[in-house]
Amino acid sequence: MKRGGTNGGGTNAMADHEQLAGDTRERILRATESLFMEHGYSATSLRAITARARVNLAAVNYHFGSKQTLIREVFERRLGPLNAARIAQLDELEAKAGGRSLAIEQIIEAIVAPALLVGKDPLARGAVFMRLLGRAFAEPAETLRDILPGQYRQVVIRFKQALVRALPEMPDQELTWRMHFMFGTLSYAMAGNDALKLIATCSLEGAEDAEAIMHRLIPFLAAGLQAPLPPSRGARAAPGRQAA
Amino acid sequence: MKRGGTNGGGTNAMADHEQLAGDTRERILRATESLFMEHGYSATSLRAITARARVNLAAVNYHFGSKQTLIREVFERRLGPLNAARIAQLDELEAKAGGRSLAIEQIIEAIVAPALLVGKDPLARGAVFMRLLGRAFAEPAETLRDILPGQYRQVVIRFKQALVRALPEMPDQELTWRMHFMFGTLSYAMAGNDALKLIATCSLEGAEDAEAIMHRLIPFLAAGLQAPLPPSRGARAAPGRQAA
DNA sequence: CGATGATTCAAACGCACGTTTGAACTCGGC
DNA sequence: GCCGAGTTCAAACGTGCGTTTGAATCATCG
Repeated sequence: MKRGGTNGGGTNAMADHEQLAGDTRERILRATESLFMEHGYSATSLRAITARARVNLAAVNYHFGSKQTLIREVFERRLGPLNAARIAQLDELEAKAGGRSLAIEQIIEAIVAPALLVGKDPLARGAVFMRLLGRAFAEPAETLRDILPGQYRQVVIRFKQALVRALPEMPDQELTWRMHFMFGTLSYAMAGNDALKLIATCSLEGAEDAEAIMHRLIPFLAAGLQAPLPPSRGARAAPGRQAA
Repeated sequence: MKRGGTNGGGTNAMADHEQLAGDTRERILRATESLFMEHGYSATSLRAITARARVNLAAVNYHFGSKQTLIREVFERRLGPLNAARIAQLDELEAKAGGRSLAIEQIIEAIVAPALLVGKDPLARGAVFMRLLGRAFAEPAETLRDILPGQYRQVVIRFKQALVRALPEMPDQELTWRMHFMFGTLSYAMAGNDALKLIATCSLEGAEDAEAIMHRLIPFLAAGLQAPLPPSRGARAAPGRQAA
């Protein structure tokens, strides 16, 4: 009996008759990705998921234990490899560069390109996940608040290091803000047409081509990160810390 | 009897005994804003709203007809004036400039500053709404898809005009994409600490000071909009203008 | 005061939700 | 040929949802 089982995520010790079991699990995960993308987290029911996956309603609780655990696995199985690839690409770039600092464009590409790879994999339905991920940051649901920070902590730290080295003149606070802005743009761009249609007055050609979007995104972000500093706002009249 | 009434939104013809009635309506609207911000659209129930507003459960359906109409009013009453103010500020800038084209920074400020004004009004609880609005673009709920495009169409058209004039060299497609990126950054920045905390490794000081954020945002966005063009992607081996 | 219309209220409606249950299948190994 | 673990299934559980209802309350005015 499996019944429940907040089994931690790994479950590598699967018997060789995993074909059917794995099939059900996988179908549930894919249906969940699709439906989360279409309707968001809170608005997607287990009944909708199991209907799309053509699986019994109880299968979710049997294989994942709860809806919450299912959600966690949906994000972790994609986000883990994606963020690992980002860090790997940055490591490789820095190794090649020796001691020299990287170009801003290279650093940004190390964030964007791995997402692009995942998004292009038709087998993994990565494009669906990328659009879902863009939405996830705006979801205030508690479940996601547990998952995302843990998945992103290392990536943020690592890229901040690289950017500090590439932009030695930039005050730390300013750089942190600009990284925040950058992730916002990325998140929005990944959410794709859906958010886009909300304000678009005319359809954008090439909206499907993730690679084209990346090559439009990189110069935009690189210029933003390197923008001239704003007039210092700390010096109002007294050296107050930052208060309004 | 009022009972139901998709009364269109205006309802200016309110008798002088509006004190209590208006109080209930207003309390519901404010509670809805707060709860949407905290938990998102789908996860906020009428029971939670009426509990926070300290109002009877049936009051929502009495005053607004349905949850859907309530949501629509929450957005329209704030978004209408906000976007009108944005267009007005842009009109004024262009009138002052005579025939000369505006600076990118001025155009961006005409988008951001009115949001700031709304956000600073403590009476209107504008800050709550601004954060909610940042989230709204990522909500795939059908209700919002009906509301937001209508509210933003004019603003997008108007600012595109101004940006085309300020950046005559920029291809139309490229400019449209960059506007898309810009709205993404804005949306994310407005959502504020909530989205920020998801990836932040350390707390950002000054996160509460919307004006400080604006003055960090404008140079970032202005530089992004004016970034060098990416290598043209139609021609692969052609003499791309800006290659890595 | 008593009539009138607007508003509030407690209670209930039917429905969809996440989860649980226990029986029915599947299938390799004894 | 059946045992038992793994998996699927139909049905039900209790809960909370948006909405409706009809009576109670309130303010206004003839």
